[in-house]
Amino acid sequence: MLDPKYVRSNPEEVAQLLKKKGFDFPVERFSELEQQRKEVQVLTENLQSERNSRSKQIGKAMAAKEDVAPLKAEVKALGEQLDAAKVTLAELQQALDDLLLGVPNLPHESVPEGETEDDNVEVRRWGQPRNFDFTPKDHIDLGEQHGELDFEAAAKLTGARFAVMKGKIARMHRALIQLMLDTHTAEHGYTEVYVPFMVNADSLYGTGQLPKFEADLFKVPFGERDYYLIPTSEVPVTNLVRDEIVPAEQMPLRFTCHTPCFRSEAGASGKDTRGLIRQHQFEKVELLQLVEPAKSWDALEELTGHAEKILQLLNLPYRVITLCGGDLGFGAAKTYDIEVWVPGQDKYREISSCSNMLDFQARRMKARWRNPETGKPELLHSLNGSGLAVGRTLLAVLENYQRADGSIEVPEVLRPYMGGVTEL
RNA sequence: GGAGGGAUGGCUGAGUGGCCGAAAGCACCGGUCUUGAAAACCGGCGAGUCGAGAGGCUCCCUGGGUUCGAAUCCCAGUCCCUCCGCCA
Repeated sequence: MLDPKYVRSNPEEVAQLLKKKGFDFPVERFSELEQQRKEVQVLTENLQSERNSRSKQIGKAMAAKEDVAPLKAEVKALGEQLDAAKVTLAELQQALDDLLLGVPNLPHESVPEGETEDDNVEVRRWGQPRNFDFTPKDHIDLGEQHGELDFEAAAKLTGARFAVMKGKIARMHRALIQLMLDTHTAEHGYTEVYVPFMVNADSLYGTGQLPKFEADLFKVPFGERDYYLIPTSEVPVTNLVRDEIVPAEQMPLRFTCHTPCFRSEAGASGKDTRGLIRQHQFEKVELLQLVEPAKSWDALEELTGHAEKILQLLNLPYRVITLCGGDLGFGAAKTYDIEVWVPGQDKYREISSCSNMLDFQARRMKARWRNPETGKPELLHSLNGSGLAVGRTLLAVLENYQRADGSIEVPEVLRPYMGGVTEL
């Protein structure tokens, strides 16, 4: 959520900045609600104050054994007025909250203008796409040839957009997870966490999936309420600091977390219907940082580098791009996507998305740290990035390391995790 | 699933209708003392919100209710703990 104070005093500026994201901020409606809210709030608080002081008078009068019946009647009438004012105030407050909860984060000034992914800006490339002296297969064909990647079986068990893996491919999938977690904990200073794969609605409000993007989630009825399958471990892990005040000496918090992720992929029916690219369920190792505000931009560069490191270890060619305003996610102020080379498609495909959310999520979830300079709790900044999406990493390894006969070399760095196996 | 206990500031914990946004301790900050530190002593110290300020308002798990007035009484719910049962 944006800072209501800031929005209140600079509604035009907010609208201007949000245009970059393709979001139309309703200045008129906001200002109108805000003005009403203020009026009613002043009225309500005055009534409240009046009632409080008169009630105290009653207490004193009773102690002095005076007749308090007329006073009581008077205050009772006051209370009825107050109740009415409270109801109106609550409605206005609710309307403002609803509006503000649906407003995306402001894009950073360094975010390029643009509406679609075509307007994203490449920042750097690493590695050279390999020259094949044969036509490279995609991972679907490779998986079928090996008999270890089975989408039809998954369709039988569940439905479209799920996968069954077996044997060495399943093991490589697991090996990738181990490599990622080990690298981030041992080399990059992250603490590994294990979290629930289902969360409550509060957590999803905190990170920004709710109230706007419920259609993208899998909902699980449970008793009187609903739980949701997590669309990314960003949700449970970031919410670890919801309603907390982190001591300065514990900052920055760095977490890495492996979980399955569940996405309904609403509205993606025509896209990437085959293969591991777009699934309802996939594994991801996430990188998460909670930092003091002054350091979040440095942290974004650093975190992106940590994700890149995995691709370097696997010797997979990639590029890093800056998302343009129109392609930027709801809560992000700036996002770097990392795209890995996919020979079967002859192009770079997203494998990681690293974002600085600034205080956008922190404000929603009241996540603060105690600033030693002021001694006061202040909102912290949250960042997250995939380090990496495991299914897509697997697919990239299979396709980039394939040989003419369809066998696949195991990248050197994975061999210790696969009992020394050198090829599939 | 059954029985009981609990939720109060950064932490521990007192508080059963008005003098309670809330005792006390710890932690923290400032000071006295000291060559320095510790100890001792003195003082300060919850959060949010409105306001230029004075100050006002809200917040004692959540939501309802009773009352002139609720941390305190009533109802519903959530979470935590203990015991029994069951269980990977």
